[in-house]
Amino acid sequence: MPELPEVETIARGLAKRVIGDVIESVWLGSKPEPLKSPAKEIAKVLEGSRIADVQRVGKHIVFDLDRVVRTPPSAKKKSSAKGDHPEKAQWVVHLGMTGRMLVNDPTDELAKHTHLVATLKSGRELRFVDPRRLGRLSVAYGFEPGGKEPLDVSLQDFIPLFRGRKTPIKSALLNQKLLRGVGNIYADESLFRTGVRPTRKAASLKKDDLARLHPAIQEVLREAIKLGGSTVSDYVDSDGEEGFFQLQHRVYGREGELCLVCRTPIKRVVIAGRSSHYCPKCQK
DNA sequence: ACTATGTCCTGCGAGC
DNA sequence: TGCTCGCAGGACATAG
Repeated sequence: MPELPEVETIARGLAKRVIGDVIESVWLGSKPEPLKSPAKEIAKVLEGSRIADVQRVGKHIVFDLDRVVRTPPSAKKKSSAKGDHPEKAQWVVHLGMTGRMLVNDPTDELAKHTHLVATLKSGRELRFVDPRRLGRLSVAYGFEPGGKEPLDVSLQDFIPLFRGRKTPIKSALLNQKLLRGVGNIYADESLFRTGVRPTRKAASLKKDDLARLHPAIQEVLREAIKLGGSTVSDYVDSDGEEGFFQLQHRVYGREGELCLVCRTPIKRVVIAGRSSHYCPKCQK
């Protein structure tokens, strides 16, 4: 579901409401799929931790946690024991297609497919809900997923990402090891604004194509963030609010409808198993 | 090292 | 009304 603008919107909303709060207890559901780290470790690291920051990294939500690791009294006299010491840890959340991270009042009804509830000192709850269970929860100590941040990458660093790649440019844009955060909607929208067909081999794009693609991606992502992301079927932010960028989509989800520039019907093809939309006249 | 394909899940709407 | 089918914002494992 969520791509960079949606995750950014969620992370900003969460930051406003939970920074400084302390996770008092964690409830984990019985379904193991959403857990990338062992359940015991997630519960252990989260419980008692203070949320120092919430940030988006690619499509991940990263909670920076400050926690005090307590050494059991029995171990204190041993020479190897360090005693109580602060530790930096991160709670990393990937929402997959249908994941939601919500701030709730404890009296709010528990949604179906709730896999985690973190009770906060303030009395509120952080809830992770994910019907398809393609999302993932983990803890890390220095999270670094690789790939370049699309909003930060310079043109100089952007151009070589596609050198020698025979895969369609659409697939390359979805490859999180190259750029982290671009997904199906924003790949299609960026390529439309660039005038490049999604089926073109990545390596076939000339320097001037890439010099247009680079700002097009950033423009689309920035505009989408401004509008709170795209709600196609069920995306909502941490307050349960929908986004509005879907009203600005020029090709995504518009198969058979007329191109807003040239009135040619928008085409849909499947690339790497994903629906891809383009204008056959505007995109070469 | 790169690339194409299948798989993980549930829910929804279209079509019959 | 009820059924089946295809499709969905993502990422990985696997095989070539």
